Amino acid sequence: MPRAGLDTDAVVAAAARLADADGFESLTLARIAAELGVRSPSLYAHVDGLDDVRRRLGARGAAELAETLSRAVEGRAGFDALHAVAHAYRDYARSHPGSYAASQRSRDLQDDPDADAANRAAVRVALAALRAYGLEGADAVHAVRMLRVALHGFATLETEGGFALALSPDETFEQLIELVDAGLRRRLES
Amino acid sequence: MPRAGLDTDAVVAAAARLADADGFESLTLARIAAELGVRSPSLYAHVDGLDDVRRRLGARGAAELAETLSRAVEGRAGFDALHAVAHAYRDYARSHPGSYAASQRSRDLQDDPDADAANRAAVRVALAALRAYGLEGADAVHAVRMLRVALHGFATLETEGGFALALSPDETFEQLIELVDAGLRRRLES
DNA sequence: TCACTCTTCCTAATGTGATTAGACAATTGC
DNA sequence: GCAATTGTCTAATCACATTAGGAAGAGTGA
Repeated sequence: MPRAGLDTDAVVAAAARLADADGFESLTLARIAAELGVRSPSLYAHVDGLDDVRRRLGARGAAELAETLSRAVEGRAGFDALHAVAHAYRDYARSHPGSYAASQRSRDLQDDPDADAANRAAVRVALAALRAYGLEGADAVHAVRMLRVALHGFATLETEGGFALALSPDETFEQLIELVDAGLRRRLES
Repeated sequence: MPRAGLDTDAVVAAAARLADADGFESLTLARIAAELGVRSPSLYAHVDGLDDVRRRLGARGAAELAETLSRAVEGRAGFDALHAVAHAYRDYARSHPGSYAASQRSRDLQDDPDADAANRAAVRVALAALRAYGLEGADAVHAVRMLRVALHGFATLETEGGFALALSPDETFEQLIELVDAGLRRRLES
């Protein structure tokens, strides 16, 4: 019985590979175990069942996303920062669809301190990216929410095949960024 | 063996009740059968398995949503129409979360003619609602996409518990509608 | 090196749910 | 009333999650 040398991270990393390749919904302990060359019950030495894997995958995805956004916004401000954050968000969701889907399952993640920290970091980055729009207090939070709504809406529709093919999603995305920019700028100018 | 008097619609209606009450993901044939007072295999006389139920539920949800949007926009134009469509969309997603989730599973629905027709109807309604913004050709379609992105993003985040509680989602939603309005109006005025 | 302990992995078993096959009763059409 | 059809059932299989309990690898201290 040679040991496989697994640990929790290896299990979650395998889960991420499978979820990103085949979709979050097709993630099963049986498939993770097969990917790692062990039997399903062996995974219970490292994780606490499928729900735990999903939670850890979501927290990992949220942390990766926050880190990606943080790097994207470094040294930028105003429309430039908004544009960079938006593209970083979309790129993460496209390149890691399973991890992204897991990171957005708020109900599963609501008591996870790692996911919490990552989400707070992401909000901080978004606030920073929007700083030049001069929003204060509650309005700044509403603005972050609206940005998140736009990016999450676009990412899920794109990832899950919601756009009919005829028209370029790239162009829609650029227009979406400009729409958010114009919408946030409105008050600044009025 | 008294007959239960089921048909396809009764099965899908039961599925809608369960999905709207307990979430799309918790929908199982076993639970639908229990709800209807029969054993799971009996459902196969009316539907073609769980995937078929999900598809039918999605098509039904898409049709209900399109109908709701259509009624909301009747007799309205400009911001008034946008506002009405947005609220109708949000209300449908909140009051029928399971049906709404099913209606947005594009992969499952892509070959379903009923869902197709409903989605085309919804696009037609959205184009009508935005007519006053004076968008032509591809830009009109991009605008419909952006509106859908905003509404779908908001609906999923709200429905799945994505908003931290501190700040009113209602206010975020009103600001979102105004942001879309301002973003679409921009070109009109420039 | 050896014994002890902890950990990791295994097999076996249980439970839930989807699905298929085949029996049989209720209904329908004549 | 009778035959055909239809709706429902039981029994069985399969996939997956999960638990229980056993055995072997790996580290530790003598």
